Amino acid sequence: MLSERRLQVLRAIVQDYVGTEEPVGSKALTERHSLGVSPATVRNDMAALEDEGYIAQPHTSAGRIPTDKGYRLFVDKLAGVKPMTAPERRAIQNFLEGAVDLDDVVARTVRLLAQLTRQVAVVQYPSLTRSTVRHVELLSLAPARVMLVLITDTGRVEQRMVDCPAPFGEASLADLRARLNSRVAGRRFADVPKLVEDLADAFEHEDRGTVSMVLSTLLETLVEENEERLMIGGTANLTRFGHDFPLTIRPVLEALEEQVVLLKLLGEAKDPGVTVRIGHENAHEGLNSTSVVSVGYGSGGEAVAKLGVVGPTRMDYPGTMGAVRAVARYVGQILAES
Amino acid sequence: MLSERRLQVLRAIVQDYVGTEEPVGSKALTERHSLGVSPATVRNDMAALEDEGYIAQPHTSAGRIPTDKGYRLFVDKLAGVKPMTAPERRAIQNFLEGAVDLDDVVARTVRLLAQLTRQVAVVQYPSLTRSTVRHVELLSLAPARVMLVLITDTGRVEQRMVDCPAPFGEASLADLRARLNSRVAGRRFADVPKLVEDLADAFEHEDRGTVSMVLSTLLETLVEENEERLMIGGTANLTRFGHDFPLTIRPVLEALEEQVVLLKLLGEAKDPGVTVRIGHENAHEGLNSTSVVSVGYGSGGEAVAKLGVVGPTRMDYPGTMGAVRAVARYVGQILAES
DNA sequence: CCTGGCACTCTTCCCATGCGAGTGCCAGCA
DNA sequence: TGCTGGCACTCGCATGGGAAGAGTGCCAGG
Repeated sequence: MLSERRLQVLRAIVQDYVGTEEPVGSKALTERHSLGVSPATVRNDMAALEDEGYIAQPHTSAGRIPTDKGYRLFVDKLAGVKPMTAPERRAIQNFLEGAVDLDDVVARTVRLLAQLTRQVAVVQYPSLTRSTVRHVELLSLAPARVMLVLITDTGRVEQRMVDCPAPFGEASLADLRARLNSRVAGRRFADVPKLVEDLADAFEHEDRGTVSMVLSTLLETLVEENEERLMIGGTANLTRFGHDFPLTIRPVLEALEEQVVLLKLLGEAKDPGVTVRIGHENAHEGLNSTSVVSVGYGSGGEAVAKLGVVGPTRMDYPGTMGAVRAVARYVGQILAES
Repeated sequence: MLSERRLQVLRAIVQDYVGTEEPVGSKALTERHSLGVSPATVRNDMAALEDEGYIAQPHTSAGRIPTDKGYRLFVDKLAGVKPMTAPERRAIQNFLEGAVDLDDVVARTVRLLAQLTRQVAVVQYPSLTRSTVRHVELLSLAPARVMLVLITDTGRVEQRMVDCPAPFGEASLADLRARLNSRVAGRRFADVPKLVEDLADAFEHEDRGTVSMVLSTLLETLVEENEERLMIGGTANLTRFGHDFPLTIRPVLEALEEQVVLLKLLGEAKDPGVTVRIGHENAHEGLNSTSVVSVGYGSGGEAVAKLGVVGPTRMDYPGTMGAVRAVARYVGQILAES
């Protein structure tokens, strides 16, 4: 077990390294932090920390930098979440309140997160599968063509075209619309399949084909995985990454373009609070030198989607976690109001 | 006026520089292109081209590289548009045909463009202002709450919430829906304001407040500028830019995040064909070392939006222009079919 | 267990040097 | 008049040798 002072040394190393971006030596440490011991003692502690794998030195005669394991310990034990200041909170709220629709909420959230953390922000659209149905609308665009519009409680709208096997009268359409809504409005998406399974039985024989086609389109829309969209912003912040650009930045940009990768990344975080994945803890290779700070957000008590930031492992974890948490909280509020 | 051979020399310089990314000298030129003259002669030509401002040398004793003006001449006079090969065209078509909705069409187009050109792709969503109304739907979500859904001929769907000043019955709603659609369905957005201006007169006095509120929301939706959305992809290709990364790439990433900037950029291109803006021809400073190749696309004969790529001024113009043109053409087809 | 001191190891910076690529100019030739 | 070969010249860039500096590890003493 590491002594209290050694933990303090580790904390100091992380803080200094995050600040200066340069390997930190024993002398500098004692000067900038009042540890009450001499550099020599710190050196011993550092040697111990290195043996345990918490820090490493890039070259023999350079200072130390934290390893992924070191950051992990720092995040878990040595640092809390730095709360936003009151003015910051007000700014967040003001900025988000100006949004006019869901797209705008997400866009603003991305900008905000990127600005606050000076990192790359990723915001997932509220997921369909975890939200509830507000309304289902059916429009007859042609005798045998129906448009299905699905509206969710988070304000999201999905539409699909349905080509009917037979002409479908306005009366039948109104009937179906009414029956459909009375069954599914306000219900969770997950429950919809069961709620509508016998709906076709209520219709005349010649309409059943169309009805079941509409229903299956609806179910398709509900499960469609590609609807797990997300928005990214602040990629310009990647340029602050390091000095050896091409190699560092390229795989990250590539990973960010793969929405699948990002969704998996966000999805992995099961924790109810803020989740931090550091360096190699990220499954995707391109993100091995980055950390991902993410958290769920939602309109009610429950999380309907995730948001987070991607940055260098050398990041200000307490501050970033605070910003991410605060933004998630306010986005949730905004969604609940609208 | 430049002699024929000098133009050939310029063309050769551009081609070689684009290929090798290195300043090209007189000897290399005569070896790789059969100009039929000696290096010394080429040197004279180069001196002349430099005097005219078409090429420049980074340092005194290095080869020449084309200037923006040189690229401009190359694009305008010396090179055509390189058509896609048949297999390439098939690949484009296949890839785009798999799209399920508008979002997917745009997303696929971005990926495709980025892959084909190995540059950053930008695709604007079909603009509202230039398209026509397919259908307007009104849903009563609560006694005094109406949702307005607007569906365009390009498959785009916009929705807005309307809080009514007074409760609004289902009958009135159906009436308004019918009247509204009979007037605006199939019409161009630009014409809508005039078509609906006296619509409120047809209603009972107590409903007029709500009707005019619905109408003004509709008009707002039509003009709302922020709806000129766009999608970006292939930013990882920026890493192929040059060797002096941070300085080059940063402003570009920043510019790409500013949707306003990009929209302006695409909007400036008035040409019916492929437009190329080279280096300093771009108003935005961050894009002074990039070229933008863009073109309009649309479902019918008319362009409803733009798409294009952003890359280094040192790019394969004929190939890029060919790819951009081909993709625009096929996207237009896909939109027309759906 | 902490501290000061000391020798050692690397990296980095700087400068001088040499090389090579490419140019500009000139005199000769068609 | 325009092309060609030759030649001297200019620079940028890579190479190598110090010298400096930062930081470490270890040891003996408090």
